[in-house]
Amino acid sequence: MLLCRPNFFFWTSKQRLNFHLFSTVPNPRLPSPLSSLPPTPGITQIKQAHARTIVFGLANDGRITPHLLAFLAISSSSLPSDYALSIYNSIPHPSVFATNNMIRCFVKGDLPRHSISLYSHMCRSFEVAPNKHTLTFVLQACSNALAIREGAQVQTHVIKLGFVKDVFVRNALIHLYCTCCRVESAKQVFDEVPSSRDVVSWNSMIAGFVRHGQISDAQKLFVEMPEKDVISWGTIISGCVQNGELEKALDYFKELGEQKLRPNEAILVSLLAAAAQLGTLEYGKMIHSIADSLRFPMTASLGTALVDMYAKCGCIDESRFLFDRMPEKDKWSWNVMICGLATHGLGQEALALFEKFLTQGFHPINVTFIGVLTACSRAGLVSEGRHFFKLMTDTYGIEPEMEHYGCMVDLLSRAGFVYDAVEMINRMPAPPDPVLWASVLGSCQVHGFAELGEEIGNKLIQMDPTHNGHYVQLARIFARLRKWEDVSKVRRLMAERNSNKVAGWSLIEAEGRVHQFVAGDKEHERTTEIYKMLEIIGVRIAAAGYSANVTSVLHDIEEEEKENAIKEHSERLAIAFGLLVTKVGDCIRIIKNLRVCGDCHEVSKIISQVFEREIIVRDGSRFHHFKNGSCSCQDYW
DNA sequence: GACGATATAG
Repeated sequence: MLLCRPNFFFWTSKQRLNFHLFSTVPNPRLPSPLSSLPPTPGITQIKQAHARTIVFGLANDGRITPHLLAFLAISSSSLPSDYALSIYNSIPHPSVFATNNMIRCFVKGDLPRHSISLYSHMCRSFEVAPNKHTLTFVLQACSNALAIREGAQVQTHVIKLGFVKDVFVRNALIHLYCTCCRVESAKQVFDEVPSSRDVVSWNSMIAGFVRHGQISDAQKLFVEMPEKDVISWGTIISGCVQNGELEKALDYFKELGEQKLRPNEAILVSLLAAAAQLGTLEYGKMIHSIADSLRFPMTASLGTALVDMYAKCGCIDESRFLFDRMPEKDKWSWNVMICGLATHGLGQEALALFEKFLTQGFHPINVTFIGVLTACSRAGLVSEGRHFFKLMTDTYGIEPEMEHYGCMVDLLSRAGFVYDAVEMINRMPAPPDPVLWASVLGSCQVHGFAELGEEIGNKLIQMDPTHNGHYVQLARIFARLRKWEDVSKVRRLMAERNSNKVAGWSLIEAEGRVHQFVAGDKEHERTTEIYKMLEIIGVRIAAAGYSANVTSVLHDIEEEEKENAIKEHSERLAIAFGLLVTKVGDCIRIIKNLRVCGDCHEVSKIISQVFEREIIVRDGSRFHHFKNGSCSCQDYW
């Protein structure tokens, strides 16, 4: 039987692919243990083939087992390295081919240090000499392990063994230096032997520049490169997105379309991330329709990017609709959906989904608990929040990060457990972010813990003297205590230190464009109409019983704000513009960088009723859905 | 006998 398998051992996986294409029925006269494997088999298929080699008595055949390792290295499944190692160890005198593939298996199994050890063992034993493949794989391991010293040592081997002109090896070196923050060294490798450069060298170098924020160098190289492939386009587009050059990313995408090139999934995912970041729904929808029209399969990655985009653009229903219909979901799909529901204030739904996530056998990660704790915080579920925090650390062994503490401190202090929140901050292993204290300070102001607030306010001003908000909060607390001298002292300090507010902006999409407003903005082409609309709003909401939320207690400190800031806050301008471009029953979507102020929140509620519009606002930390005079956050934010 | 480069989620 064995004699009927001419040349089997020398088939490459590519040749085998052709074999499968041309003969739809496998030849029963060739019962090879590996012949039925597809080009990139899954782990189960490989194990079955392995079982067949054992059945055929070929388990120790030095010509078959290295191929098993090669299949494991390119397998479509994730890899248990100990299984590969047991096969490797069964080979009495491993060839360089076998060892190379074992090195690859360790890389794939996320054990790059093992790859490096095996390589150094190979060098020391002198049984077989490393070849160009060995060097490529071990350099890849060094990149994954961020092992720059070992990598540099391998570079000396590259010289010694005479592979300096091998383009694969050179590219592996470029990649290594780029991942280890040595862009200059990478550029040196890139420049040294221009004849040993191909499109991958250029792509790697561009990616290196992108990763280090040198986006203009990346763009320069992109323009210079002799030929571009779809990965070059993907690299530059995602690079622009990562560096906040979202318009530029869109320009490149247009150019790609003009050249009649088909984008790949990575490009669409990057662009969806850009839309999500900006909150530009129309733009996100456009990418979605491109994905549909090009018949991209709904993979977990693409689906997750869409779910995230819709959630971040305020369409939580659409986001959930897509999530429920995704044919394949991974842990990230669930995490994104849980966090999306939580930021939209749908705490109970988020927690229900978390339960489902667990019953599906997924293992929660740090991000999952950020969603879960945010959900508890938004829904005011204090005991549940405490329970999940404990579950995270005790059951799942996840070390709480600043964000987890942030959620807990927020949860406790909002609910009035201000001293518990302080205790939690004091128990933290790392120095707390000022944001945590600021959140407690806010609650002190709301819940009337004046002395504690005074203490925290002073502490915050010391920690972060340029932050305007701390002074304002502290002044409010003094005002509550009627310590007017202290109020003016704080205000003087604020002026002296020239502490500045982060410039607030609001944006709204309309007529195929993004319109951005800052407070008191007069730049927009429809400024006159907008300010007229503000007046109309003033009259109509007053008729509905609104009076400005500037209480007598605060009167002393917020005179200017009362006049300018409140009335002409960027979101008021955006809403006024939104009213101009929409009709009754429509939805106005606004994205803000800062949190909504109390007065704007109140006004938005009334506008939603008086003008019969739904207003969806994404602020610095959450979503507000204003409808029929009330908000989804139930005034709890 | 085989190698390399791009993406997202708080």
